[in-house]
Amino acid sequence: MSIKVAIIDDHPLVRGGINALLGYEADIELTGNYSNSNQMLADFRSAQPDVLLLDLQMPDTSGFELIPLITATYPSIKIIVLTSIDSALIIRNLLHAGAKGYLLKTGNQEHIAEAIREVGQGRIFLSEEVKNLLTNSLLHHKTNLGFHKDLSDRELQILQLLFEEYTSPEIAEKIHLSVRTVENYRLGLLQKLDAKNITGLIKKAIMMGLVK
Amino acid sequence: MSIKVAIIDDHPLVRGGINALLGYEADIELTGNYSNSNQMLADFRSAQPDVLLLDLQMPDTSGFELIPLITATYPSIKIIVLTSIDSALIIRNLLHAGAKGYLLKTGNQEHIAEAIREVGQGRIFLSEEVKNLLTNSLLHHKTNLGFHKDLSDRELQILQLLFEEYTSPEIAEKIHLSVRTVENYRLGLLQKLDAKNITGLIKKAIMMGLVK
DNA sequence: AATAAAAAGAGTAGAACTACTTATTTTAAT
DNA sequence: ATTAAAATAAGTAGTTCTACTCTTTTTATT
Repeated sequence: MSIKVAIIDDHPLVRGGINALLGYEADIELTGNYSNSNQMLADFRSAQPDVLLLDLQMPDTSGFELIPLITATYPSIKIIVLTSIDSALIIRNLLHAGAKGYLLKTGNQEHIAEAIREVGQGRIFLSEEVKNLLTNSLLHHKTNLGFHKDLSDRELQILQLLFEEYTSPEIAEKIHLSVRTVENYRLGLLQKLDAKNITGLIKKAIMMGLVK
Repeated sequence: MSIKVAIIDDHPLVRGGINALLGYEADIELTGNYSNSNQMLADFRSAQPDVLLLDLQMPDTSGFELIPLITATYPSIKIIVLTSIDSALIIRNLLHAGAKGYLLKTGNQEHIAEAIREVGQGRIFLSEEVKNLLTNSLLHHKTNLGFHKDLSDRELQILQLLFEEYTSPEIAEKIHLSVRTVENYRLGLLQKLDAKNITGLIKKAIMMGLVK
């Protein structure tokens, strides 16, 4: 009985590459190939894959939102995150959110099949690079509270507008709040995402796929 | 006589996807497969490809710097940019810098072979999506000076430090300049990259691969 | 019904950023 | 040798952001 694998990534080339890589594996069957989350969710009930290879950065939805959504509906599915984001913080958050594996697109791809088999059997799989990243981060930041709190809808909305280069007064006018309130949200975002200033906020928001 | 093609991209999956796609094309020969610019430059003299498929965002070098570098040494090589950046401004700058083709990773990949043949014969190839992007941007921004001036070393240095979340006073202290001078550079960067504020500056710097 | 979290708002104060203009010195290019 | 560009510095003025503390109202959750 072969393992059913689906992939979601907005780059056709990456999907093609995966296809080519897994074509030789007799015990792995590629049952789904999606470029966006709607497509995938519509097809999921019938396809029922065992393992999902998930890209984090996609135009419509971010993998961050997708993981809780998918695991809530299909608790038995195993998600392997396949992305180029190499932040220890983000990796930890994703594993916490329910991901069973993490592979870097920039790394060696020979272990994809191995990763699929491992998580298919209920284990966690991290590539060597990822393991190193995590251990290094543990060594360097002793007190690492880590896991970022979820952002509320309002916070996400304001983050998005900040990302679109609006100033606090502009945002206040746009969404009918007082400037002080917007500033408060802004400061809260700096704290929650552990950023020093707006620059750090934007960088993290991009990395975490919180903005479009 | 077949067209010799090389590809540089830091994602093995993308390289694999290209390989798979071009395997069926009898008149196209993949002669090089590089994950970073040093590797490529070392191999170029002997490999002598006709066409280079170039990813813009790579960890060590950015495609922006690479294009002038390559065309200066190998003027006959045709560069096709293959990336997910869909900014009209950036596309225009790259064509101006000497790129002969532009394809979006998020777009339909059926035309890669066609693009290679077209630029191989000295023509310019833009995918449909890219053409639409460019015409739309022409329609919307009437006075679009566009082409970004190159940044000086000092400007790049300060941009990098801004990206690393230093404030102007901190930068001034770090590189022994007056705060006012750093502020002047900062304002100049906003103008040159046509950004409204630091947020826009960071976004463009990332997109254009000006920071690490 | 009680507790917690989210949403909205505000005071004070200072730091940092943006805008526009001008000027000097050094370095590179025709 | 002349011109142009880059690097450096600064004035004035106004706007925006950051920091810390606090309050009220609404919405969920147990």
